[in-house]
Amino acid sequence: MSQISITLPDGNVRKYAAGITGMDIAKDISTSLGKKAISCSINGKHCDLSQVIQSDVDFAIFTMQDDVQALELIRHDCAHIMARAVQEIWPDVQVTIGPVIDNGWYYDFDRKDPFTPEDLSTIEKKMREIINLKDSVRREIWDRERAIKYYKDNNEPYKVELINSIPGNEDLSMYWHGYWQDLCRGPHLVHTAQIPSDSFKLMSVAGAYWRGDSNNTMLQRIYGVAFQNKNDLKAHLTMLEEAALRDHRKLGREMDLFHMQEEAPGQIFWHPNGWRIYTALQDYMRRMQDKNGYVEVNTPQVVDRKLWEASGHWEKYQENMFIVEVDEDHAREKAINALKPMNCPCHVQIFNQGLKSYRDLPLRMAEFGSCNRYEPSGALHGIMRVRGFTQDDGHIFCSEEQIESETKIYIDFLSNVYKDLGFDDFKVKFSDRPDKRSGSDEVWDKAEKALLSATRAAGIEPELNIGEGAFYGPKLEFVLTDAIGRDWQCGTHQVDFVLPDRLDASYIGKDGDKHRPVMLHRATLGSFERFIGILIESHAGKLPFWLAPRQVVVASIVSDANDYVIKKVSELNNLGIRAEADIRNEKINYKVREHSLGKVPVILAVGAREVQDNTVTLRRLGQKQTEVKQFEEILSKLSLESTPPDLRN
RNA sequence: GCUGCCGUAGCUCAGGGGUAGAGCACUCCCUUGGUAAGGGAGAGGUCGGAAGUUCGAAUCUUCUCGGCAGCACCA
Repeated sequence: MSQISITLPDGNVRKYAAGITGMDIAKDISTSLGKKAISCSINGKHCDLSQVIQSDVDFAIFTMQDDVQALELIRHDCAHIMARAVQEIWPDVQVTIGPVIDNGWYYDFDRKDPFTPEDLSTIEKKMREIINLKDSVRREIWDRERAIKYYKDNNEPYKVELINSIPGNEDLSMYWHGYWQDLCRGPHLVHTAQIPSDSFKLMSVAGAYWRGDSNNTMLQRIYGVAFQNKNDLKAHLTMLEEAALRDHRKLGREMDLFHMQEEAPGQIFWHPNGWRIYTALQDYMRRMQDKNGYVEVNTPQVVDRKLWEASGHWEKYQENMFIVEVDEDHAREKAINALKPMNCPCHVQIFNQGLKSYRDLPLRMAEFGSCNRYEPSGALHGIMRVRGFTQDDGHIFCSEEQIESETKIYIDFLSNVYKDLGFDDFKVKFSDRPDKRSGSDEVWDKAEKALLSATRAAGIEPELNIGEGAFYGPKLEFVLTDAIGRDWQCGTHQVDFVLPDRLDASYIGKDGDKHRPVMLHRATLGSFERFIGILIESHAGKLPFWLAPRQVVVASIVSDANDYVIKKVSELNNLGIRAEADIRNEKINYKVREHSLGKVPVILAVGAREVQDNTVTLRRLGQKQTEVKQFEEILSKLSLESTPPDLRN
């Protein structure tokens, strides 16, 4: 038998007979390592310890101390154990897939009756029993026919379908957890008891379509979370509880920012406090766009179907549009209009007024465009996903040669805005052609290439998002995260060769001929509504001073100070500071508590002494200590703080 | 849109086939009090909506609207 060299991470080389397994090596290194080992790496690939090694390799052993590998295995094995538990309790349930996800795993089942919360505890209990059996995990390679026959015999049609969709004639790996087995790539733990039985929890059940396709059966998905130890699980659950406190829907109510009601699902009633945030943000964006060479426009809400037919929206986007039929007495036919779901076709109409020259390009056109989209009911989510919203929309009409420089300029612009708003880090995704699209493949090739290379030129390597582009062009998505880690697309930048063509936009080039401009669709915040939702959650309601709806409350301690309070509030207001008086007949403790809960960043308390000395006692949100200051000093200080970031210095 | 769960006073929530209950908020009175709830009194829901079962429904059934989680869809 031939000798092979096993190179360990520290550079040591050990010689073994070919055909040795990872576990053999672990045990050979030390008995304790043999016990602690959970998996290994063979030439950088994460493998089972049972993996047989036939040639020289780089090799490493993983234990529970290796976070990345340990968590992956724990979660993956949990998925299998859960599926086994479910089938032990309900033998007629069919299993499908069960991957590892952030913090845990899920497994999709086909079962007639819904899983109840009580079922989840039953399953958890059964899982612990299985873990305690300390069943070893075994890997077997099966050929396709055997696997298909096995699953057919066991009445598992989903698995058969899965196998049939695995390309090529590659062999399939089967993993056995005791007597129970599942088709799986692996790797897995050595035995079930390596899962810490007190560090996982089944979280929820929800419907999920088989293979993610809404034409397919809806399965039942059980989500679980799992960690290396009890404390990590506890920390995760605590984090979730704290995240719930930052939910913009909860804070929106508590801070009296907005409300929504049945009569207008997916639309927002902005209260005075919320509208202050909105307008402060809009004022900021308007200044930023002005400074960056945009011209601001405004376009109609209700537009005849003819324009939507021309733009392609009628064909590709109709199910998302609010259709308005107008049946006027004298009209020969019913007029069919739609509320605009996007601003782009209207912007082209403005571009098309009068002849444009290459000298007019790039033309950066912006609109705080109010849009309405009939979003599926299940998609609505607080103010983050609504049916009526306003985009900080813009379209850059330019030549093909200008795509790259305009993209670069825009990415810089967006980065500055995000930075000003406290988001230094954001994800960038590149979405290419969707199935449902306008324009030829040739045009799409050109658009995708242009956008991607421009993005790279701006120093960004985006994540790829296959098939997620808009129907008229590929897009760059700038993604921010909410309190519980859900991703939301906010900014976007899209290259479009299709719409200018469909709507016959043109400019006269240097050569005197007509040319098609390219349109770059771009939105920075995305929608004010969604962005404000993200802002609220990321700050837990404690918005930066310049965005806080109520920046200052001046509160009297004794009623003799009321006149002074009112006078000071008006002096603050005169400097543009959003200040309110609280001269209610309540104790200062009560007022402090209430305005603290209301997330007011500064409370100025005024009693007899302050009136006497023309001072105020300042208390900042979240701080216990107070400081007595001359009012003039406070005035200039707060005036500075209330200055938006683009107006400082 | 799909699956599941939920819908009781402004808010958070209890109750549950015989015509609703708590805390906070609100109103009034007393209190003028120094930095996260001072005290007292009072008013306020017909239980998301519709239909049905029943002598009787907020409580059971069906439909419908809305919300939540996930899926699908997407700023």
